Amino acid sequence: MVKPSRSIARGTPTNPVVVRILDCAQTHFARFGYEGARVDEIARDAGINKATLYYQVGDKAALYHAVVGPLLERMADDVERKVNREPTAESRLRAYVGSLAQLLVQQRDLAPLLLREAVDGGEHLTDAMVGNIARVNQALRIVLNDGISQGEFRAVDILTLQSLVVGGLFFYAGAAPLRARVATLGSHVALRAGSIPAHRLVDTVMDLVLRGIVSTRDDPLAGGDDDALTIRSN
Amino acid sequence: MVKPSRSIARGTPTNPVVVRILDCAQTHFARFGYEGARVDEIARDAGINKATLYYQVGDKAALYHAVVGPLLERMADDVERKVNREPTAESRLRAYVGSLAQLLVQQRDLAPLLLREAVDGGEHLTDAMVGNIARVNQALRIVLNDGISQGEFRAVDILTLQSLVVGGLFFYAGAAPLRARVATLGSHVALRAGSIPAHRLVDTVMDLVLRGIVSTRDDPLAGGDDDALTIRSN
DNA sequence: AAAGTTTTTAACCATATGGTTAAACCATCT
DNA sequence: AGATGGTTTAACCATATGGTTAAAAACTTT
Repeated sequence: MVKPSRSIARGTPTNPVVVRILDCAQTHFARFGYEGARVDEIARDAGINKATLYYQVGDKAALYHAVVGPLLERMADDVERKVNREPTAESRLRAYVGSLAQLLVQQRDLAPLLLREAVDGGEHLTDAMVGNIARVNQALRIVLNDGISQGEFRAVDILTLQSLVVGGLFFYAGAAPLRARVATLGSHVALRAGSIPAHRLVDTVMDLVLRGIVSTRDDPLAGGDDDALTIRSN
Repeated sequence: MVKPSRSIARGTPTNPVVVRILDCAQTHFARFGYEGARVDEIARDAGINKATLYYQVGDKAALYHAVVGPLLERMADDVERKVNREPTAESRLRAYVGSLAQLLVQQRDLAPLLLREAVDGGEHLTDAMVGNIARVNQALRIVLNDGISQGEFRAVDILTLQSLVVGGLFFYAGAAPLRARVATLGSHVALRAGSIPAHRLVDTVMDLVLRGIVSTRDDPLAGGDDDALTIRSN
């Protein structure tokens, strides 16, 4: 028997054909979304026959999973690892923002892919993938809660702050296409379109957020009591 | 002659059939995106025949335009009006955040619709619609720039701050579906899913942002020199 | 080289989907 | 009532799209 291939579902695929397929698929899913991406075009871009794609990877859902799954796993691993090795709430927060920003810059497809899923409610994700998103989410929540209960941060609304940080980062990285479009309108006001300088982004975000949340003497005493995050269905 | 109908393209449609169509279309476009929305389903939900939809509104693109166009126009008008009647940079910023937040809460479809377009690069929008987005964008930029050049705000990176505020608000409102999905994972950590309390959101965001940007004595002198927003293609 | 196995491909299929048409329907006017 | 013209609808159409198949090609093993 030759390589048992049938790659997918296990760690990083080595089969060059599969690698090429996943590469192209990632681009297409990020640019056009799950519904908008065309299997035929992905195959064409990868320079192979569509049947080969189905043989090597599987159907559209499997293809999407093979693309997004590893991205999310890496994201969750990266964030957790980098956050957990930091001692203080502030350094942990910086690690969080830094690791996310770095990922978003390295993997320019991540922001569009995840912004789409955010709006779609993770419609095309498995529970395991949603779980990885939850890990990233949880990491930030823990950092903030710890920072608050230790008095290092003020008692701010966690969900709002989470949205600001995460939404801000992802929007910064993911809304580049719209900014580019706006720029074409030829308004005299120019917008920086692409090219994300990672560390500068991190510095600015951290600068803003820290000033926003770091405790000062005249702030109300922080307590870990704001943990009562309720679920209100619909 | 009877009602000349052929509604669309002019101000608010009165024809009840058209109103129902646009209502359902808005829901579908927000939930499934332009590609994901099905014209047949929109017609079915509106309780009419698909041909009626085409007769009254036009094709899928026209339908989308009829839904999104007025939303964007109202958004731009609202924001500009409320911002412009305020005197100080801080009150103008609050007016900006407040008007956006209020809109996002009143029109729950706005956040998903715009987040999708942000990632899609406004692919399905006319130049006029993109122009309205640009107005909203410009409003914030002017407020921040004015605040900076008048020394009321620190000289922070405008684009980053814009992304934080706008991305944060839209993500807060638009990522509810994903939060709902995460909540189904039954992790012991609960997430507030729906129900957006508008004024509380505004207060929290303003609280955070103001602390982040308001000038204090020991800040570097603010100057309007950071206006050099460059366009870097790609 | 022959047999066996994996991989690739052209052609094909079923269905979904955006869009159209011709006829029926309905209100208004004469 | 009949003519007129806007409105709705069932049926239809063309095409795109995800997915399959059977055979050819390529590679391994003996």
